[in-house]
Amino acid sequence: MKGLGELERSIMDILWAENAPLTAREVGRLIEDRDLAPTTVMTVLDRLSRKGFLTRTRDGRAWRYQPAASRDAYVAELMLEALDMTGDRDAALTRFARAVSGSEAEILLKALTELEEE
Amino acid sequence: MKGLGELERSIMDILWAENAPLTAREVGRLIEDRDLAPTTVMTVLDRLSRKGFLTRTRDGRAWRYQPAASRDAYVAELMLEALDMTGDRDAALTRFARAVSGSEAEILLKALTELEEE
DNA sequence: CTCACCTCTCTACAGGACGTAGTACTACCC
DNA sequence: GGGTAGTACTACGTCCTGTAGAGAGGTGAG
Repeated sequence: MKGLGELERSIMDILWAENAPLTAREVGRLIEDRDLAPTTVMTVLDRLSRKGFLTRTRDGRAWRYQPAASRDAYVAELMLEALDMTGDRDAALTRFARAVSGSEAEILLKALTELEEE
Repeated sequence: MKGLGELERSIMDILWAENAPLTAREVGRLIEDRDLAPTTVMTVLDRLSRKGFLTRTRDGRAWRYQPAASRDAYVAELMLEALDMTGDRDAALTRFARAVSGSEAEILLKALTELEEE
C-alpha cells in the first residue's frame, strides 16, 4: 500500500467523516480552508480511486466517491505494514506496547483478551 | 518522520544488522546484489544522516555511520505515527489487535501485562 | 432552441524525494 | 609521485503529488 499525500489525506478524512458517498463538488465544498479549483479535487479523487482508496459509483453524470475501507482498517494496515518491516517482530511489538499510553494499553489489552475468549 | 526509499531502507537494514559503525565502503561491500557506485552509497548515507536516521563519527578521513535509533524503535514509531492519524484511536487499536496473528497477540499481551505489574 | 453551466476526461507542469553517479580535491601508502 | 581511498558538491532522470486548464458533452432556464 502506498502512503497518501497531504491533500489526499485531507480528502480521505472528509470522506471518512461523512457516511454518505460524496460528489467531487460536495467534497470541494467541505474543504474550506484551501481554495482549490474544482478540477483539482476531481483529479485527487480520481487518483485516490485508482489507488484503491475510494470506490465510485455513477449518480447521473457525476461520480459519488466513498472510502473503500474504513479509516481504522487503513490505520491498522499501516501499523501492520510497519511491523512487517522489522526482522524481529516481537521486539518491535514489545516496544510498541511500552510506547502506547495507559488508556490505550487498556484498550489493546481488552481487545486481546476478548480475542482469547472467543 | 519521513519514510525511507528502497535503497535507503536496504542500507538501514545493513546498519541495523551490523552492530558496529560502518564506513561507506564497508556498507557498499555488504550490498552485493546491486552493483552500486561507491559515491551512490556515500550519497545515500549522507542523506540518511541528514535526515536523522544515522549518526556519523570520524575515523581517520572516513566517516563511520551507525543508526541513530534501533530498528524496533523506528518500527514502533511508525506504528504510533499511523495510530496518530486516526480520529478514533481506540477503534484502530482494537482492529489492530484483531489483525495480529495469535503468537504475536501473545507477545503483545505479555508486554502489556508486564507493564501493568510494574 | 440556445446559452450558460456543470461535470467529466485528458493533459500539463512545477517541486520534491530518491536512485544513481560523475567530478574535483585531498590525504596517504609504497 | 602515482595509485588509492575518501570527501564534498553537483547533476540528472523518474516518480509522486499538488495544482489546474482545455475541451467535450449533457442539462436546465428562458
